[in-house]
Amino acid sequence: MKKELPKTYNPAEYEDAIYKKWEQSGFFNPDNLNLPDTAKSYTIVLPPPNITDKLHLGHSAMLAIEDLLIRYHRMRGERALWIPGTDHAAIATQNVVEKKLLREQGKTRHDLGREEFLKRVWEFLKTTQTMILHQTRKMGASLDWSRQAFTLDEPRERAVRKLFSDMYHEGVIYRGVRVVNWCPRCQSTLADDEVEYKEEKSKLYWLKYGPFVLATARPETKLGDTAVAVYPGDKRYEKMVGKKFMIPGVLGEFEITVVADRAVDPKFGSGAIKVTPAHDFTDYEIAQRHHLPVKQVINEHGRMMANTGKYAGLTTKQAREAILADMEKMGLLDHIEDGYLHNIAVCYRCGTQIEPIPSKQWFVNMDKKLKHLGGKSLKDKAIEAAETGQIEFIPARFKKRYLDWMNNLHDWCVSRQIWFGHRIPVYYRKQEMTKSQIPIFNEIPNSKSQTLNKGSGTDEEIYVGEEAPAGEGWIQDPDTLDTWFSSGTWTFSTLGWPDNFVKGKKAGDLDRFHPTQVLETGYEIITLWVSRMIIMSFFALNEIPFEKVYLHGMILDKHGKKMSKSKGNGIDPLDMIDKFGADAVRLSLLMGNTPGNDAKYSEEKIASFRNFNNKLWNVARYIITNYELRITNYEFNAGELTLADKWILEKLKNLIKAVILDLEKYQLAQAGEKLREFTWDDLADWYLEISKFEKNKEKSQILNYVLENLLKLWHPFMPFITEAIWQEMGYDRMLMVEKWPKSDAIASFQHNKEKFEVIKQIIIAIRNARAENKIEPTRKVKAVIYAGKRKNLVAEQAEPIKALRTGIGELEVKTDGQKIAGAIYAAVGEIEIYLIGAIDSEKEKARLEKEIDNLEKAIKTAEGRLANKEFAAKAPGGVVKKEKDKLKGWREELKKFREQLGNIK
RNA sequence: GGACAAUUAGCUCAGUUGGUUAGAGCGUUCCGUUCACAUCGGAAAGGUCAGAGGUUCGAGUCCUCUAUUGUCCACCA
Repeated sequence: MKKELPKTYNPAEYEDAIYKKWEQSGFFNPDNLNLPDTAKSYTIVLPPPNITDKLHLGHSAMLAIEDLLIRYHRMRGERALWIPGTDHAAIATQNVVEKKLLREQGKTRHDLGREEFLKRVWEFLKTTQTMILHQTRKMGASLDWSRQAFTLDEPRERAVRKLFSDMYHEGVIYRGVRVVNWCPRCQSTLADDEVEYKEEKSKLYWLKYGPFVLATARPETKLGDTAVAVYPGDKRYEKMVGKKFMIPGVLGEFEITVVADRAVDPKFGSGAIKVTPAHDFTDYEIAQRHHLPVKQVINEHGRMMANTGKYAGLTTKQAREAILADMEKMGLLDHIEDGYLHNIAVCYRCGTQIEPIPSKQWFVNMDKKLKHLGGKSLKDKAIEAAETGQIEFIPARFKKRYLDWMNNLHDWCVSRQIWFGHRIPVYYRKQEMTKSQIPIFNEIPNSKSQTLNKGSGTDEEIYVGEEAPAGEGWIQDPDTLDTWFSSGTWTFSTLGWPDNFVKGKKAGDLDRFHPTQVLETGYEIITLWVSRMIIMSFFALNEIPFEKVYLHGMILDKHGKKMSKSKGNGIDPLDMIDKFGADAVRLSLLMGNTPGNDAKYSEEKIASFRNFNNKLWNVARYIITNYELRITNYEFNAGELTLADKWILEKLKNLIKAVILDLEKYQLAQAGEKLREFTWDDLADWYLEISKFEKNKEKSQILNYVLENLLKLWHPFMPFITEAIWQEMGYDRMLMVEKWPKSDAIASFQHNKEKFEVIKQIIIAIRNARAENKIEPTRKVKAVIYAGKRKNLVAEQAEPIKALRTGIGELEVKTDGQKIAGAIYAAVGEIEIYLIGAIDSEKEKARLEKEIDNLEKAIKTAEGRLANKEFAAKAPGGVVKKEKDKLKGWREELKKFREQLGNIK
């Protein structure tokens, strides 16, 4: 069957139809692959993109990499499952919608109320979600849409409620009082990861503080001071440690205790610091260690509280000024230092300065020893998993980052004072919930963790469970959960946990697909997400969530800057797909990109892969339009094969082996590089050119065979164009579910491969000599080759040598003979080549001199190496022999070049 | 302050247990459209592998230090 194809590949003509065909086939779902029970599973859960915005090129890279892995494993006959989904991204989404609301209607979320506001959020996320799913399909991602999930849909809500409840009842989740990062604008606590630091120059105030003089940047917190801390053994203060002092202040005298604590830097300031446990993290820790009272003076709106007398109601900034003025009057201010450089903590969303304040929050205890984990804590298990290599990081260096973080892990605050997210499954009775849920503490009794019914003097009942409790008067906790709490369940909640987990036994999808094989994600998310999935999976299933963590780098713009909307340097994947096709976009993201390293990106890069796509298209076009297709049973008669046939088959055999090896090692770009080289250099530039004049009855078979295998090997990288060509070849079945090539299926022609390389070298040498001598391409030249022991080979291959752009008219091949004066000379090892009657003496002289120069340099290096006695004595025999052979060959070549140069002079 | 990376051709990057004259793409220069493809073909130029030491018969590759750039973590009262 022969047919016509356009000269250039037009992606738009094929992509949507092909994706539809794939999707309708049902093969994205491994249950439809008709695999034997013994088939291995290969599962990836897609890191769910935030529904705050449409996808950018970073997401495209993620999709390209994961789809490559999934398609490869699917073709290898594995139960390949890739689960799609999106992430509700609690705070981020709420913020986006709030900002939009404020901009468009001038309203805050409080104006609308919780229910109405959440309605708006859901409306918003429907549109972005639709966009994201569309973009994902356009990339060609072979995700199993029948298992699509959302981190805030009903099944995930059940999983989250169950997990929270189980954790609570096992004592892993507790309600505690903590100084938390509080954003007065967002009215929410922030996780440590959500806090950013900004350098700022401010004033440092030196206060007269009873018997001390000490420095502070925040004098207003003095109202909450309960201690002074010094470094243990500091001679200046040794005698005061353990004593109590009355300190004069703007509201009269107050009592402090002097404690010794190693958190103090004796070299900073006066070596003594005031301790404000309620409004500073270090101070809170000091207070814990020394059982100091905690006195809150700043509330959740960043204003001074009722217990601050005349300052009550002022913002911290106003209070600072008022207090400073009063201190000045009272003579309590020693002096002020200007230009003090320090970091201030700000909210990552809105940039507002963080106020550390004490608050009741829900925490996950990382150190609690658990019976079902064999007496180990979640932290123990998470550390062990990486240390023993149960979970492997690619690249390996990220293991260290993960472990550093894990080892320093403190309890995880999971409650958030926002509306959008998983509502905490905790119910209270007989307590009036304050609007803000931030209790006002004057004196907080000191206990590391406390449950509400005993801790702070309230008398409420508390209920934690998957469903709301029966009975009257229960009110659900108004807070929601940290978004990572739900995304932490991603590997198992998407596989049917908890329904598929009965009496400690996995069933259904959970049994078949968990643990997953690889988590592919960005390195910036290791601590936020990867670590939490590991923790959650151990708690829920006592097993790892994935075997490997493959970390990709960031996609930067061509100047090396992070792409962002505000900078306007972002590239929209859909625009690029429209312009160059999805395959070109995928390839440009896969190639020249190694795990863990950032990659600069430019449109020119995509264009070059679009060009490559077209090259592949034309290779196929040539074969399809010139040869018989639809060969069902390949049988090569070795006796009929030419040298070039054997060469390309051997190349293909090696290629299959190498690509598999690279892919197994997750060296995706390297596999792609080898494929590109084979396609463009070996197949298009050499074999196809030869096939134009070398006609034997095996050609049609071999060309088809090579093309088919090549399409299979390329398919995971460029699914659309390969499937399109496959269709054009006339196959009804889909390439997507074809069997992956086996190198064993091809007989070895190693010996012939080397022979062909010699012919290639001869051709290249002739082309070079012609170009350097400026011989017009159309001019035919006579060539004489003294081929030594290669005489028969060269004589047999006269046709390729003449036809492949060497411009050889007449070719004479001998074993050896006289030097030919006045001819252009070239050499390949011992083989001498003369081009007669076209010499440009000057140019030829320059060319020979250059060759001689190169050879002399190489010979010098090799001689030096061999002259070293240690080298001969210590290097492996093979290396020494190789070196000697090389040297010998170069010397022979050099000799001939020199003689030839002499002939010209 | 701590950690981790990067530094290889004009640009973007490969280079897997140390072993040919260190590679590719883009760009550049010269030549070429009867050719499947000008989104193409042929040829070429271009690198003291950031710097300094060290280990080794042998270092782009291993070790130490330095410089520059980037990222992450911690944190300053």
